[in-house]
Amino acid sequence: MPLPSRVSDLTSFDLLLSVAELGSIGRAAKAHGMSQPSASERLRTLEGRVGVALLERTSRGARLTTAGQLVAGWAAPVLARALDLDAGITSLRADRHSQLRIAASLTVAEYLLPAWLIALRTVSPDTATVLTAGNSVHVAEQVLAGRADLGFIESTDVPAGLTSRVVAEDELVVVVAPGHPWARRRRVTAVKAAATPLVSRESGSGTRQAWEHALGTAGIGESAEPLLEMSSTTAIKAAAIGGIGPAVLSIHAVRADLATRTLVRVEVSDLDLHRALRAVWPAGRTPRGPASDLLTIATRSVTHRADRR
Amino acid sequence: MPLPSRVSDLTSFDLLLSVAELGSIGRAAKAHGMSQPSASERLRTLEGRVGVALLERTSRGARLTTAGQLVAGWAAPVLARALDLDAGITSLRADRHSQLRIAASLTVAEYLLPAWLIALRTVSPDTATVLTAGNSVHVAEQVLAGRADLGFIESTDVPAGLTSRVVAEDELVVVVAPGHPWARRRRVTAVKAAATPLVSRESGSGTRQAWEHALGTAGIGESAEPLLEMSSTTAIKAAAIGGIGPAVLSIHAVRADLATRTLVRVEVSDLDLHRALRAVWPAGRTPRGPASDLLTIATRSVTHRADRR
DNA sequence: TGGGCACATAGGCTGTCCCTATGCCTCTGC
DNA sequence: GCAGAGGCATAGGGACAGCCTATGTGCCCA
Repeated sequence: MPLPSRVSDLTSFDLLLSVAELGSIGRAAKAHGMSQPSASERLRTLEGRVGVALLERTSRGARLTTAGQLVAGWAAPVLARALDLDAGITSLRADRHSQLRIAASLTVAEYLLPAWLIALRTVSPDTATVLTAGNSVHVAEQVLAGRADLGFIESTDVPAGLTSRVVAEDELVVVVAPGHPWARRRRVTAVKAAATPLVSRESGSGTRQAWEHALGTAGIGESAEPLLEMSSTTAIKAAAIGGIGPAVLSIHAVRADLATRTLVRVEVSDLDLHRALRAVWPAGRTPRGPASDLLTIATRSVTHRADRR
Repeated sequence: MPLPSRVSDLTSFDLLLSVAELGSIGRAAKAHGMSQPSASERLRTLEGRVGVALLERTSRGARLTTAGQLVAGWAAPVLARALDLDAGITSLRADRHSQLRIAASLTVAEYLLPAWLIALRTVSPDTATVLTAGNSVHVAEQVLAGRADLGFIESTDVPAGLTSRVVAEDELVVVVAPGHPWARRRRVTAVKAAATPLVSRESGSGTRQAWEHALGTAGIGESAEPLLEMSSTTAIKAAAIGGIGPAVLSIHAVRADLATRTLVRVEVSDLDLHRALRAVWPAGRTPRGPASDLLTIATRSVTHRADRR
């Protein structure tokens, strides 16, 4: 399912938002470092692609039409996610000496870090960060060896020599398409869930291990072979949405789909699928500078969630 | 704040996700209707922009590296929002005869319709839709005149001649930046909120009217002049995040910001800021065909939310 | 050891995008 | 009433990115 080409170039939409904010095409052009005619033409071709007028041009500037407001409203989340993506990419680049080295588990790196990094950038804009992702053991190694200033892990037991603080919570959830039989009751027993073939990550992944560990803790030694093993979260979601079968994923991965009811959550009785996500650093070496800032930002999220529940 | 060019072209990221799903560059290329060398080069330049290897190339296909999984994970939400945007744009095009004509208030059109339209497309892929956005009076007119098959409004009183059903709920919320004094208490009185200059939409907008109406109902006749009037939701959020002052917006507009604590919600005592969002159609003319499908999809969301609270 | 599969490289072309220069319109101030 | 400034549109030309076909290279397997 390739992306429609109409929306594949974000620059024009970004320009549209700038026009909305600044009130004129010329000022928007300047804000984007391009000439006014270029911006004018881009917006014109954008209108051509959309098929309706987005701007009301006057001799004193330009305003959005109603359609323009809608398009701008739809484009804003795309650009916001794109900023997250950019923040993540920036942190992956290892080509410059960084002031802040982060090691994180995949769940934290994928779902929480981009927003933290953007927040960090507003606090200390000049901090360059480098992110290394791996499982909890790998993260602990990096931090203990001094190759990372701050680590984020998702295991319940903190490795020796590290001090930790809970910054967020993860939870595995079972989800099905709205038309699936389980979607009606919204609850299954742990035994039944274990006996049902699920769509899941490949064996050895953190998610898969956590699922099997939770079943083991509940006294269920054996579980059914997966219905389908896929290596990307997106592919698993697509399979579940397509009705292939129930899937098990991190709640962070399906939050948006639950909100729009693209997927439905199914509670699993008698099964504890929660995991604390912790920041870790060498014992006795309290984080300072940017690492301290990031820790503060990350900690904000947990106090927030605690308040709201 | 222009978008970094690194992330402005979504095609390459879409291609990366296809590689993750299909397991080879060649198959991903075919899925996107391009030649294998083109895809190969695109991915290579993408890796260059990111700065690290994203793919592990073997003679039997290609797999994502750890960094590749991260980038794919960050890119997926961008593409999902882009699909929403595309669905919205498609519904704005009036160039083909449509089977389903929708009239909707700005709030519904901006925050709820894209997801509904995507869901509708999976139910009946051949349904073409045309969307007209306007205020509640305008929507009612369209539906009554037979120029729209289904309408969505946000007023409490249903215009004569129309049957309605509640499909979702809107709520105005006051938000501030995390550093703002109000962020600590998370609660202000209605009198104090009314007396404080806020960042808001321009006079005459639905949001502004609803805010003033709620104050009036609470017996507060007069409110302070706005601190700043802006014409786009995004601009208002940017102002609030920047610490200019408290802003009042639809909860749908700030949901993501509340989740990441970019903004903090402040409850306003003794003020009812809820509004039901209703679907409307001509009395006695029960929606059929695609209109009925859309109504079903829209109604799903309200039962869902009711369950979760 | 050859064939098939998958990715990489080479060369050439097309199209897009951007820039500078200029024109037209409107509003404003004298 | 007129001149100037601000804002958008148009014209023309040049640079670069992206795509395609054809071909090369490495690996696996029969």
